[in-house]
Amino acid sequence: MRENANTRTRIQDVALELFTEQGYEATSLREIAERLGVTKAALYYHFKTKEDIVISMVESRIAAMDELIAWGESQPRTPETRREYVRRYAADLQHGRHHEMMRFFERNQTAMRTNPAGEKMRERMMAMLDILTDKDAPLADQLKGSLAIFAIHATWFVFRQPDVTDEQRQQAGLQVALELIGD
Amino acid sequence: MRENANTRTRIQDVALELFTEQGYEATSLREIAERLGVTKAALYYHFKTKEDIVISMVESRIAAMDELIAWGESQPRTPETRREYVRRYAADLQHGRHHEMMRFFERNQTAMRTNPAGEKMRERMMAMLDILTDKDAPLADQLKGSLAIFAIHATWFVFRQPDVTDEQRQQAGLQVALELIGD
DNA sequence: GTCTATAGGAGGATAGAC
DNA sequence: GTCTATCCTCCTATAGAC
Repeated sequence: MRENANTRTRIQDVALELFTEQGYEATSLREIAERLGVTKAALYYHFKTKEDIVISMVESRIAAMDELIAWGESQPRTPETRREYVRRYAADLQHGRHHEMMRFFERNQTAMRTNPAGEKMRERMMAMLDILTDKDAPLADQLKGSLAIFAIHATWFVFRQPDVTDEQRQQAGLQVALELIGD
Repeated sequence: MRENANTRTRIQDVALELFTEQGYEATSLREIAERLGVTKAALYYHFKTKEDIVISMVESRIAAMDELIAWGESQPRTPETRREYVRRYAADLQHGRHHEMMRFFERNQTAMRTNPAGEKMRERMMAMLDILTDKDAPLADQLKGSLAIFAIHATWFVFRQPDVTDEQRQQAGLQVALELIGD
C-alpha cells in the first residue's frame, strides 16, 4: 500500500503534466505508462478508466475551492471581503499541485465539457465569480471579476523571463487582481 | 466552382463551430460530414487532411493580424499608440469570423501545439504583446498587457445575460482593456 | 502490483466507381 | 463533387498468468 500510494501518485503527476502540455485527448495511456516505465495494463490496476485519473486528481482542488467559497459566502458582500477573497485565492494556489490543476482545466476546457470533474469545476468557478461580482453590475465590472481570477492563474505561465521567482509572480498577479476588483 | 466554394465554406463553418464547442481532437470528420449531410470522403475532396481545414480557416485571421501588427510596429511606442492599437484590435474582431477564430484558438491551445497554424498564431500573439508592453516593464504591467488582449476576447463569451448586444460587449471589453494598458 | 495478449471499436485517410 | 468500400493505425479497456 506504500507502493500502491506511490505509484498512484506518480501516475497522477505524469498525467497532469502530459494532459496539460499536450492535451487530455492527445495524451494516451500508453504514453503515460511509458514515461513511468510500466505498461498500460498497470495503470488500470490503479484507475478504472482514463476519466478516473482526472477525477481522482481534481478532488483535493475541489475541496480547497469549496472551503474558500464557503468562506466567501459567509462574509458580507463588501469590497473588503472581495479583496480578502482574492488574497486567499492567490495564497491557496501556492499549495500542492493547485495552480497546475487550474492550468490543466484552462487548457482542457473542451475535453472536460462532458467530464464530471469538469462540471464540478465550472460550477465552482461560477460560485467564485458570484462572490467577486454582482450579476447586475455593469458589464465592465463583471468582466473585471473574471479577469481578476484569470490574472491570478496567468501569473503562473505568462511571464517570458526565466528568472521570475514564485514570490514575484504571486505578488504581480495579486496586485493586478486587486486593482481589477476596485482596489 | 460556385458549388465548390460553397461547400468548402460550409465545411469551414461547421468545423469551426464543432472544433470550438467540443474541441479539435474530440470532433471527428464523420461528425462534420454528418452535420452537412455528406460523407467523410466528400470532405477529402475539399481538404487534404483534417489539419488542412484549420490551416485554411486561419489564413484570413493571420492576414488581418499581420496588417495590425505592421501598423503597430510602424508607430512610435507611445501610450497613445497602444490605446489606438487596442481600439483597432477590438474593431478588427468584429468582422467575419474573427472573434470565433480567436475563441477557437483559446480553447484548442494544446491541440494547436503541433499545428503549423497554431505556431503562426502564437507568433502573432507574441508580436501583439510586444507592441502593448515592454519586455523589461514591471511584471504587473506585462501581465496587464496580456489581460488587455484577453479582455477583448473574453468580451465574446463571458457574459451570462442573454440580452447583451454586440455593441455593449465591445464597449465593455474595450473600456477594460484601455484601463489595463493605463488609460 | 505488474505483465502479455487481445478484444473491440473509432479515427484519419485512400481507391475507384458514378 | 460525392459515394461505397476498405485499409491501417491507434486507442481504451479487459482477461488471465505470474
